[in-house]
Amino acid sequence: MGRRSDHTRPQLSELILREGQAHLAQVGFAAFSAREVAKRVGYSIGTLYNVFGSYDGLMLAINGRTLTDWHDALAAALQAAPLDDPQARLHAAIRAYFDFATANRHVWTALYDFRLPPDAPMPADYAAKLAGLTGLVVAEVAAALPPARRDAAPALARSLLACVHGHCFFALNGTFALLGEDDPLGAALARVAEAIAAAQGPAA
Amino acid sequence: MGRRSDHTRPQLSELILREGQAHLAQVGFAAFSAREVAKRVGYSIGTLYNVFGSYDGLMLAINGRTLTDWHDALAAALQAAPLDDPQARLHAAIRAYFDFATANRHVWTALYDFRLPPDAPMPADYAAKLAGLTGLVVAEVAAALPPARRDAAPALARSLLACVHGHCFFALNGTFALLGEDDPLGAALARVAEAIAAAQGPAA
DNA sequence: GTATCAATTGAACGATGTCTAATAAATCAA
DNA sequence: TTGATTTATTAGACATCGTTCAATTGATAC
Repeated sequence: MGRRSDHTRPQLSELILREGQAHLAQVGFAAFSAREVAKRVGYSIGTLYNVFGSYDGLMLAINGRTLTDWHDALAAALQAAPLDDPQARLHAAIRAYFDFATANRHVWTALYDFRLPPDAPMPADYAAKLAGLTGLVVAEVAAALPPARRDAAPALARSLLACVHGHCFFALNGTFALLGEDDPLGAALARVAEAIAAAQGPAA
Repeated sequence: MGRRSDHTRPQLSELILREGQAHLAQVGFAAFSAREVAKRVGYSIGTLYNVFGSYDGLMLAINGRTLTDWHDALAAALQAAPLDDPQARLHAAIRAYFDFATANRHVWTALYDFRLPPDAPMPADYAAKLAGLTGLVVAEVAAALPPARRDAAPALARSLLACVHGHCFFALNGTFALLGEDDPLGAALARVAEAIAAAQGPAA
């Protein structure tokens, strides 16, 4: 065949990305296959390689799209949160974090299941998306700190991100269920509240 | 061939487990292959299936062994910690947590990269090992709490475990490096210290 | 209308997990 | 000791995977 006019290159890329993410959402990372994505979009496997270069390239692009979706979900939740209550905004962000991961378990999990080969450098645009996502949290953490301690926000935000990630990860992979924990989100919120409270008062 | 007397069944199981874990440590979960393990032990792939039933069975057994190794490392670190300083013991445990993960990145990462099919139940002995590992931490958290709050230890321990896991995970997968964090262990210790401190005083 | 070019294809390759019939070795019977 | 039975082990077949590439097809330019 060779349908050069069915889709432009950007259209084709978008189509593959959409179907790829949908396939990932359905079967999960372990069962994900580039060939299956090719079937879904009705192009041959070779065309997938023309557009994304490799399996890793495709997975990276799908994960990049997931990062964008996640960022948008967080931003939307923050837009709906009260401007004058930093604590409430932070909690809203964490709730949105959990909500996105829960509602999109497979694509969210794939963000961490997939790793490119040890030598391969992370594409700049992917790193930028990750930084952007982090930036949202840094801003909210900074707003929750007294002005004199705002410079500690980036480090604290990174740490709280890791803490929340751990809770979310254990919630989704069944560790918490196994250990009898039935309110992972509540636990994460409690830890974050303690850390923010600790950063209000003491050290110079 | 058919070397029925080269190894007894337990010996063969131990041999496969040892070489399997070594292979996993060398190539990582993504490149791990049961066939390669068969080559390493000098038996055919079929024999591997006789002993462990499936790829999943083999991975589960290897991860079980890793859990045991990890538990032993934590227990050893706790044995070397001062008996009368709960805070120091907790910090020693967290340090041991990081040390094990760092020194055994591939096998530690495989604990979370591998997941059995959604319907398959977790084997009881695997769940027991996980619970045992958690139990170590629960005991130390309990010791760090005032007697009146000891009943909160299990829930707090689960949460702190998740928090530490998140920091360790981000440290090993490069997220922290990307975000400019150069002391993941320090951050984890700080969060745990804050949580323990918060549990000393306030609520009834 | 023909030649050039680029996109698309599908067959081929090696490797993987999984299964099964054939084979070898060990055990037991006579 | 010999023969029959059981059991461990093997090698091959199968479907699928990521990857590559020569051939083909459609569009474009002359």
